[in-house]
Amino acid sequence: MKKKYIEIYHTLVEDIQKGEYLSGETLPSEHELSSRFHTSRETIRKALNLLSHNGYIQKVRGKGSVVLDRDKFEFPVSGLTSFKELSERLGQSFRTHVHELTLVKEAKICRQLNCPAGASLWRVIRAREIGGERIILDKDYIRQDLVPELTKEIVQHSLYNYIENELELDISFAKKEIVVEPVTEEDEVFLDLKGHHQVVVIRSYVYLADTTAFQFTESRHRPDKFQFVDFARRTKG
Amino acid sequence: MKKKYIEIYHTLVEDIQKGEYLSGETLPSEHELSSRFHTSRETIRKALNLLSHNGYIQKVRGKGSVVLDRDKFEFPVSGLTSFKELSERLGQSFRTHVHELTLVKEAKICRQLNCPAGASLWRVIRAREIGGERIILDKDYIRQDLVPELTKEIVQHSLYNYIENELELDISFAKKEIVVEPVTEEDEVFLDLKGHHQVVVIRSYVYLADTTAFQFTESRHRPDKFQFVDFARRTKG
DNA sequence: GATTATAATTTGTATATACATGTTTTGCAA
DNA sequence: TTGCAAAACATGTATATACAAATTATAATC
Repeated sequence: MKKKYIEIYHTLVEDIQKGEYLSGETLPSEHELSSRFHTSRETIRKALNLLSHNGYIQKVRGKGSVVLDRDKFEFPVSGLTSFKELSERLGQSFRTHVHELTLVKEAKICRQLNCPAGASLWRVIRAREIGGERIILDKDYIRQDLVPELTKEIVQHSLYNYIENELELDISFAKKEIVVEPVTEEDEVFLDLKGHHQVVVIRSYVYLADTTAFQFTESRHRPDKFQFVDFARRTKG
Repeated sequence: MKKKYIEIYHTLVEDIQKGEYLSGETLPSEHELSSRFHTSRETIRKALNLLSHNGYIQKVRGKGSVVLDRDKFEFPVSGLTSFKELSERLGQSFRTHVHELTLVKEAKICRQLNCPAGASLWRVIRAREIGGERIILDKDYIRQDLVPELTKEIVQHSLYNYIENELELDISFAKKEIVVEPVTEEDEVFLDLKGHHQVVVIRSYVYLADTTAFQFTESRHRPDKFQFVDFARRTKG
C-alpha cells in the first residue's frame, strides 16, 4: 500500500520549503485539500497532524492551518539524525576516524539492552572531524545477534544507512539523555579539546519497531561546538 | 465537550503508572478497549496514539500495544515542564529568588516575538535554589500586552500556573535550543558556580495556540546539575 | 457608518464500515 | 510429533457521516 497521508505530508512539506506557503499564512482548508488530493478529509487530517507534530504548522480551530516559521531551528540534532545527515546539512567538510571496531562482552550494557549477559556486542569508536577539528567522539555498542557483520567501510561511511537500508532493520524510537561531564583520557586522545575540561555527553538507547533494544550510543561533544535544537509541543490534559 | 480520547489517555497512563500493565506486556486490544470504554475503535486509537507519542507504548502491527519501560527517563526537563513541576518531581527542597521584575523595551527581542518594536516586555530574573545551592538562573521576557499584571508573588510561586489557569492563555508549543556558554558576570552574582566557568543555556521561544509568540526564556544551568532527558520517535517516510 | 445578528467557513470529536497487513493460534495431514 | 496451511486476531489505512465549536464573512438594523 502507498500510504496516501504520508505522500500528502511530504508534498506539503516540500511546498512549504519551496516557499509556496509562507509563515503566517494558512494552508488551503481541509475540505479543499481533500478535493485537490482526491481523498477524504480524514486522510488529509492525518497528513496535517504529521505537519503539526513536526512543527511545520499550527492548527487553529475555525481559522485554518497556520504555517510556522522554521527558520529559527534549522539545526536538528533532534530526532535521531545521524552524524552524516548532520554534517551534510552544515555544508562543512567532515571526516570520520574509526579508532575501534571490535566484538566485546559487557554484561552491564547487555542488561540495559535486554539481551543475554554473555551476548557479543560490537563496540565502535569513532572521532568526528568537522572543519578540520575532531570535535565529536561517538562510542556505539550494537547487538551482534541483530547486526552479524560490520566492516570499517560501513562504520566509516554510514552505520545507520547500512542498518536501515541493507539490513532493513526498522529503527523506531530512542531514549536519550544530555549531560555535561569532565573529559576522560579517551577524550584527550581522540579529540581536539582546545583546553576544554568538560564535554557534552548524549547517551541514547535505540529501539526497533518491535521494541527490541538494539543499540547504546554515547556521543561526546566539545562544548563550544555543541547545539541541540528542538520543537516541543505541550501535551494537553 | 468532554474529549473522550483524552480521558481514556489519562486513565491508561494512570493504569500504567500504577503498574497495572508492566513493561513488555501488551495493553488489551483496541477492540477490547473500545467495548470496555463503551466507545468506538477510532476513539481508542486516538488515545493510544497519544500514549505512543509520549513514550508509554509502542504499537506493533498484528501484535498489540507493548508497554515501554519509562524508568530510565523519569526526569523530563523535556516538553515544557516548568521549574516548579521539576523540583517537585525531584522531591528536593527548592527556593526561588526573584532578582528583577521590571518593564523593559528591547527591540531585538520584540522583533523575534513578532510584536511592535516599542512594546513593553516584562523582564523577570529568578535564581533557582535546589538543595541549598543556586544552580539555575532563569531570565524571562514576556509580552505585557498579553500579561498586563505581574507581581513578585506570582513569579515566585508559579508563573506558568498564573498564565495558564488565571489568565487562561493557551500555551501550545516552543522552539528551544541548548548550548554551552561561558559564564557571565550575572551568573557569577546570582549562582553558586563552585568554580565552573561554563553554563548550559536553554533558550526557548514559547507560543500560544493561536501562534502568537508570547515569551522568550533563557534558562542558565550549572553544568554538573544539568540533565535533559528525551523520548524521540523517528519520523518515517 | 457602526453595531449586531445571522450565515458560511473551518477545524475538532465521535462513530461506522471495509479491507489490508502482520502475528498468533488452531487444526489438519504427513 | 512435526510441519504447514488455514483461521482467528491485532493493528494500519481509507472512506463516509453527523454534529460541535471557533472564526470569518455577510446581511440587516439602527
